[in-house]
Amino acid sequence: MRGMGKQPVAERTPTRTTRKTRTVPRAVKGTRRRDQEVLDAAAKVFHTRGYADASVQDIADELGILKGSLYHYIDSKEDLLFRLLDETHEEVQAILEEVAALPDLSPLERLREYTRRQVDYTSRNLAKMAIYYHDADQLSDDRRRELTRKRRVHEKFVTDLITQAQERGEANASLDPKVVANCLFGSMIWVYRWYKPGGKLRPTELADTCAEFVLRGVIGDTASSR
Amino acid sequence: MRGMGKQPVAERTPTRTTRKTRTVPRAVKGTRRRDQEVLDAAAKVFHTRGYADASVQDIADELGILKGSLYHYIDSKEDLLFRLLDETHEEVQAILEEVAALPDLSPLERLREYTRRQVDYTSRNLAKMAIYYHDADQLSDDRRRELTRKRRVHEKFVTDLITQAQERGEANASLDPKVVANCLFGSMIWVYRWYKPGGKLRPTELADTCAEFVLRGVIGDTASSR
Amino acid sequence: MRGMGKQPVAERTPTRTTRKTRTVPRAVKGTRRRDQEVLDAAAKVFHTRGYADASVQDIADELGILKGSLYHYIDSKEDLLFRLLDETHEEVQAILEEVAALPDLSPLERLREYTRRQVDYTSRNLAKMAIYYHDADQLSDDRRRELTRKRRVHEKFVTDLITQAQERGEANASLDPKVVANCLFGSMIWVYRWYKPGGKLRPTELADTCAEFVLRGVIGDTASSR
Amino acid sequence: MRGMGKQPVAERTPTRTTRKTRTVPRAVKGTRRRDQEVLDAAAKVFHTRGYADASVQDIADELGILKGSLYHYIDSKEDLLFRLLDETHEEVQAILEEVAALPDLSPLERLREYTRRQVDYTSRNLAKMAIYYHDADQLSDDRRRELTRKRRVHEKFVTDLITQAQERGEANASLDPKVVANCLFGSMIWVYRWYKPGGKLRPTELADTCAEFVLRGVIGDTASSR
DNA sequence: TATGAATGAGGCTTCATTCAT
DNA sequence: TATGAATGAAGCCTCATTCAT
Repeated sequence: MRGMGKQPVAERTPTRTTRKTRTVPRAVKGTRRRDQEVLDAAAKVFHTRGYADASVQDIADELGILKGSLYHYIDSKEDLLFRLLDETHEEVQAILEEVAALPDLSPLERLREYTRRQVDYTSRNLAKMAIYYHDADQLSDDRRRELTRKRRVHEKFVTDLITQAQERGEANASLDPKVVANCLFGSMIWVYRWYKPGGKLRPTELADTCAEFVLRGVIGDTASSR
Repeated sequence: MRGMGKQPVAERTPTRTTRKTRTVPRAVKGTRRRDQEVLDAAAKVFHTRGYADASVQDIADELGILKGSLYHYIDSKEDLLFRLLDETHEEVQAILEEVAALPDLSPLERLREYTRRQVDYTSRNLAKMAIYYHDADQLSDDRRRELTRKRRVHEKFVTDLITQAQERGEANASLDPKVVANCLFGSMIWVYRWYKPGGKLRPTELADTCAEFVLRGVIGDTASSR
Repeated sequence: MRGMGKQPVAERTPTRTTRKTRTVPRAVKGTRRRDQEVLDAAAKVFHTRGYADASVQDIADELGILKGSLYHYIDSKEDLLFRLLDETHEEVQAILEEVAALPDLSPLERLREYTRRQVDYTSRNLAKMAIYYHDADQLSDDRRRELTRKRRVHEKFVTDLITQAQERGEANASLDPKVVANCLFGSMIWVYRWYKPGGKLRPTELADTCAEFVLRGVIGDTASSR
Repeated sequence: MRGMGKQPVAERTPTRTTRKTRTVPRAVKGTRRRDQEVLDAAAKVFHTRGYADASVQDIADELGILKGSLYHYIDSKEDLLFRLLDETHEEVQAILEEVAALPDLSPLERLREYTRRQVDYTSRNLAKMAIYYHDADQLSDDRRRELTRKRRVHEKFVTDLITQAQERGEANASLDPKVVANCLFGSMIWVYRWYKPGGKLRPTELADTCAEFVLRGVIGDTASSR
């Protein structure tokens, strides 16, 4: 953002300068809709080409406007990435909070529910999740660090549940909870790399199977070890 | 070779056959010492910054030579990526073949061994594996397709073993083998994203735990399904 | 547009349709004013330094813009060459067609008229013709082949007229029409190599003399052959 | 020639440093032969790709040696061009001198002989002549100017003969001798652009026809002038 | 808001040339 | 002589961003 003072960022609550009709402010909804179109176009393009390889021109093309015009909606390319990742994070975070709020679940049942919902979300939001996991490290240092910090909440959430299950004797306590958590994340997240929507496999079944898989992994079994 | 102590010259006969000949693309086996240094430097840089974001300059800097000089060893930046991915694939493929050749193993035991060795390899070759899984889609179309085709062998290997285990009654047959295989891959591959070498967690333990995790996932358990 | 007075804006509707769209190569007719300036600058530079030796920087300098800005108007350096050659070919082709359409001319008279007009055109468009004859072989293979194919029309046109004149007994039939045609072309084309505009020799006289010269050559004379 | 003192140029009379057998100096002939091979390779490459587009690597490839090794025979790429052009000029000049020395020829007969021999030479030395006429302007300023000056001798030779023929009443004096000379050169030189050796058309016939053509052009004819 | 021309930095690649062995 | 690694300059092109209209 060369030679450009940090402007009052208009992202979510857009400052609008009335021009033609000074008396009739246009519905904020219109602006918000356009903003969302921009994000969606960016998600599609970043997913297809990768953030680093995608150009601002690509996104403008996707929207059917000119590159210069796009800068009415964004501050910079990285700003777009940030907003996308932020939006995704919010939604993923919401899932965690919903699951955390469910009453009367055992740690394992809560883990199953968490995995199920995350996989379901991922399989319905492939582009966004692909960017979330593939391109987050291209944020500016500050923002990247912050996002990493926010993600830790998920790690802690899962690791804690595993630990609790082990303490309750419901899971094999000989397995390192952190490693197990990462295995769980791997199975859960990897979906964005191989799932193709539109086929026979429905998001719900996929979510069930993945949850089943990781749950068995978490539980472990001394008997099975050879 | 600016600022780089002359290293013990010995290893092999330094006969180098020209690569940059207009007509001969990438022939002649026998990658020599310097070639390997170049590959290593590239692996490091691509891992750190991502292929798309890394510049040829970065790699030259890493080697302590000028950008232009690097082109003695490579045809293009993408050529470097390809060679890296190719090398990695060979090694990963070798693991599969070793495991396939082990005598007298049940499908599940073979899966455990495959996972164990892959995780072990990954945790000892983080940079290369990170590039292998993160940047392969930035190859030229032809090369990307070929690599994708080669990777399918692994999918088939794992899926077949899962199917066999299910047929033998050693694994829960109600789970879709393809989904299960991808869950396995997820846990196994994801290691490149979170494992930090040099800590307490040794590659061997990690490999054991991951293998244990995915094996339990593959086996599944009707009783456990809620 | 550094150091370049704002020129009288009028001419045409400055509607410019993007050219640099990733998908639309070089569509949309209606080269506008600035496009023509670019072509003219390129013609000047290519003529002066030769296509291979000229740099994009040279052309940008000629226009008073930055190198990068030039790419608003062109796709590549070779694209510029192509457009220049294409434009030239169109104009040269138009001459052929005009001459072919003239009614009631004998083959020889038609040849004279063709030569006269081509020489006249050449002497008034030295830069373009120099590029046309000097640098066409630096086009990409496809484009070069197409241009070569188009040029053949001229060869056939001239050779046919020569043959007709010979059949009518108006030209010495003992001379190979193809060789004669090439001699004619040589005299006619070579003008771009030696004619200096601004001197005493006017394009019209030059054209007359050249036409006279080649016509006598075509006619030949048995008596004169030693 | 960066940071390299002008060395005693060894082109024609090669300074040799005896190395192995101090007593038996190798035949100078061997060195000369190698020099000629280098020139020939350069001629081939420059003809095929054009001087500006050809690389030193191309020439080394053609010779089957490495680029670095080539610099044992040349001072620079431009040096190669110069030697080639110089050699060509010598040979072309020799033709002029031979023709000038022929006794008892009328101006027209001398012109015919000059043209005939030049065309014959051109058709047998296409590569060298193509470079001579196509790439001479890429010499360094000094050398280019000198070559241009040398070429003027030919212009004067031909123009003088034309003038003499006109004064004798053997050629149409209403045509500007300089223009006529250039027409003659055009037909004569153009051969390098269209003649394909190995076909039916033999150099001798070609030379005869071209000479016939230009002679008729030089003679002109009042009757024919419309 | 939209346009599109212009910027300027940076990226990939080529290449003539040098030089130690 | 031959090699081949290295240099350093230059060339083509892309692209995020700005800005006047």
